[in-house]
Amino acid sequence: MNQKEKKEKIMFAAMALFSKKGFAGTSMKDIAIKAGIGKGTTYEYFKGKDQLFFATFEWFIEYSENIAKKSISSNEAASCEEKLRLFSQSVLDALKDSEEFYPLILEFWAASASSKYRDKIKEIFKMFYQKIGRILISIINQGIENKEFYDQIDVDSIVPGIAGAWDAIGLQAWFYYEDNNGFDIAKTMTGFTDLIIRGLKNKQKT
Amino acid sequence: MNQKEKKEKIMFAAMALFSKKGFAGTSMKDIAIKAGIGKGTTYEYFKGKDQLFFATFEWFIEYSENIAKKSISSNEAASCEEKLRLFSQSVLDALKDSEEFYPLILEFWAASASSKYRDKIKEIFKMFYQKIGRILISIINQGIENKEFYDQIDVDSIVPGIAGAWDAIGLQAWFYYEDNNGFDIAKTMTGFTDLIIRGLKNKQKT
Amino acid sequence: MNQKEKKEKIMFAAMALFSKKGFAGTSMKDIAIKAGIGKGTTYEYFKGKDQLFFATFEWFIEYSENIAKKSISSNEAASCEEKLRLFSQSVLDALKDSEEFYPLILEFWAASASSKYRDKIKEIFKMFYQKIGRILISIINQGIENKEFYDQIDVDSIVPGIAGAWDAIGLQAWFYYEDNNGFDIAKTMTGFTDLIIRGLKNKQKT
Amino acid sequence: MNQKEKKEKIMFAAMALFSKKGFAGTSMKDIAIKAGIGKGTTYEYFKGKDQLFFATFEWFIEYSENIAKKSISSNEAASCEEKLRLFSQSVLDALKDSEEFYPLILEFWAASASSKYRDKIKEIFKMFYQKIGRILISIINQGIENKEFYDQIDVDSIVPGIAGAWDAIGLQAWFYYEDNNGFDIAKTMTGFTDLIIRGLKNKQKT
DNA sequence: CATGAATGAGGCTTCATTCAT
DNA sequence: GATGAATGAAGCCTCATTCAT
Repeated sequence: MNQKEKKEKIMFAAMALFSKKGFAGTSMKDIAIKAGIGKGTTYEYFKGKDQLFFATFEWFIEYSENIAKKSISSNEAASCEEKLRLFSQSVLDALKDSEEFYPLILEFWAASASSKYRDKIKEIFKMFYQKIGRILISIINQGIENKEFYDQIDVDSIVPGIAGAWDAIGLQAWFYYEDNNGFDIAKTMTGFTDLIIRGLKNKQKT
Repeated sequence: MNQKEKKEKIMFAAMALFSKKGFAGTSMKDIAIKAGIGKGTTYEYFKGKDQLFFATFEWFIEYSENIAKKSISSNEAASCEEKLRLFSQSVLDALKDSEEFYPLILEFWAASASSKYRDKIKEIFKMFYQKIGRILISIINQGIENKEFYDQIDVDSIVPGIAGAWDAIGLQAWFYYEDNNGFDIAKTMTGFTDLIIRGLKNKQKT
Repeated sequence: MNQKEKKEKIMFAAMALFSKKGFAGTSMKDIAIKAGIGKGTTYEYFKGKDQLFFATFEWFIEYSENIAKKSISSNEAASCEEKLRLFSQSVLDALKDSEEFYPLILEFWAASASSKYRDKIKEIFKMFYQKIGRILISIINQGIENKEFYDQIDVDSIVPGIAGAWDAIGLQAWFYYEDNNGFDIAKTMTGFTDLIIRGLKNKQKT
Repeated sequence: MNQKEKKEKIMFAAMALFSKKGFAGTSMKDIAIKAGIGKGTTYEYFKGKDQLFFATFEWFIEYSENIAKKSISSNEAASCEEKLRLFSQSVLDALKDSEEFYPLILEFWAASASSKYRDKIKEIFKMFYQKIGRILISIINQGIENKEFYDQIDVDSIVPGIAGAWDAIGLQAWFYYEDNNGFDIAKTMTGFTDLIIRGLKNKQKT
């Protein structure tokens, strides 16, 4: 196993534990055991627990951005409506893929308020939401230009709500995570996206 | 100061600190100092740190429910559209009122995954979102009945997104807290609500 | 309830708890609750926990001495052998009477080594064993004088063993307390006393 | 120093302190200082204070059993009387060897009533006294068989008294520990053993 | 490089005692 | 006298981090 692989191994061990037991509830010993290495070795790869946590955060942000990027680049949709639906679908897929890691996001959010790295984390989250926002804005603007969408929409003001709703649907799904069929995340995502699109589209008589 | 007042004093001290430094980052000593009492006194009112945290959570949920209830009961709006706007406005007011305590919510969310009380917290959050959801559902259904709103809307599926978006707008505002003018929460709430209402309403030519 | 009665009520509550949970394991609050009084009231009657404990010790010593005295004074036995048997029987009766309080003696013994009052306690125990010893010595000497007992016995050297054995039989019975029929304390006391008397008596062919 | 030696070092430090200041009066910090290690290190070897105490108890029982065993195995005495004398002598030697640790036994006795491990401790004490008892029984029975001892002795009933008296002589010696010449433990042990043997032996005219 | 034994700062909690009512 | 709310000293224990091997 090379350096980079070992570093990732530690990071994934940390992520699994932070997700399950929270940052404060996870000990460096737990992480070392889960990663199958010695307790001291972790410190060869990460300066300390805080930094390790921050590294998992950075990894997560990069991962999330990649999903967004991939979703857009592979998005050969004919209409902007379709583009939005496909984007929403990617978010849904990502959420479902990593449902058990969802608590990690909650840890990151909480860390944005109180961790040693709070300022950095807040900054990165801001940038992340801006990126997502810019993608949405560009799709909606394109929709306005080609008359799919209503031209009096205040585009800048609506995107935080849309992107945020996706997060929040994930959160509520998490609350139901151990209830089978307690929460139909797919239906909720789709229903919400339908509503948004209906709000965006130019009206025709119905 | 009577028993109840003192208990609340401790709780508010705890809330301020949990919000600023997180649950793990706050010591019982800090709380006692902030509350202006002796270290041991806290334990006369709360069994321990965990229970104190859970008490702040319960307080917060009750407080939030009261805001929602008050918003509805004083809501003499003519139309359902208006009702939704007023509800959204109440959420906005509440968010702005307690912006500095917003991180507490992040702590609660994180605690839903890893705290000692995780199951109870998840359960309470579920119930809370259900209550908010039911209010929204009743408004929207009423709107459908009186032909304000489109009757093909899948009401159940959209409410988690709407309520969630409000939370998430608060979250993003939090990321910008400390940046003056970095995020116009009022404009964002309004813009998003406009979009939702446009999505809900029966169409007329525009 | 007058002063003295209240003081005793507190003391008996303390004794019951010290016996069951040990000195260190008993809190002043426990004692107050058991005695049915307020926590502060205890301090009106006893200076502190240590002193309260010492008071129970003094009470116990006085109680034990009274048993010994009564046993002797009512002891109208014809022979010294009989006197010893009756004394042993009194010890047995006392042990059985207060079997559940036996752990208190263990606490007193332990306190003779490490309590704040260790020197006083040791001193009082010494005096107590000396009193018991003197009673035994006087019986045995009388037996020697009247030729019941062997005249080459080193009386001073044997009494600590005899009195101690009685204690130790109580201790072993305590280890079996809760096992029904695990230890027949009466039979053991009697058997041992028989042996001692056989050791003391002038020999006749058997 | 290897693992086992270090563990023992901690245990002996604990024993010295438990003996001097009692279990409750000894802090983990005291123990660490006495053992010449860091406060946290103790917990690498023992799970907590209770377990450390229990470990000292187990050590003490094993140590005592070894003394008893050794005493028996090296006991090439011609007669059973001699065997008893040698056994009693071993007990005496052990008592004198560890006179300053005697209070530890008092702590163990007290712990048999109120410690976290009370049931285990009682059980182990029972077994210990049974072992000692069986040794005494076998010697006495042998003495009866070879006509040294009187055949109407109720062997089972007398051994708790004999073994217990030895303990109790140690206890009384402890009360005098610090008085020079206050208590001649050797003379007392010998005198008591003489009495017992006189009680056991088949009588001849004296 | 890897390890895990050692460390001690720091946290939570208990509880004997005080004192205002 | 009687009370029990308030206190803070003191204890047990955890765990991030270091460092000798």
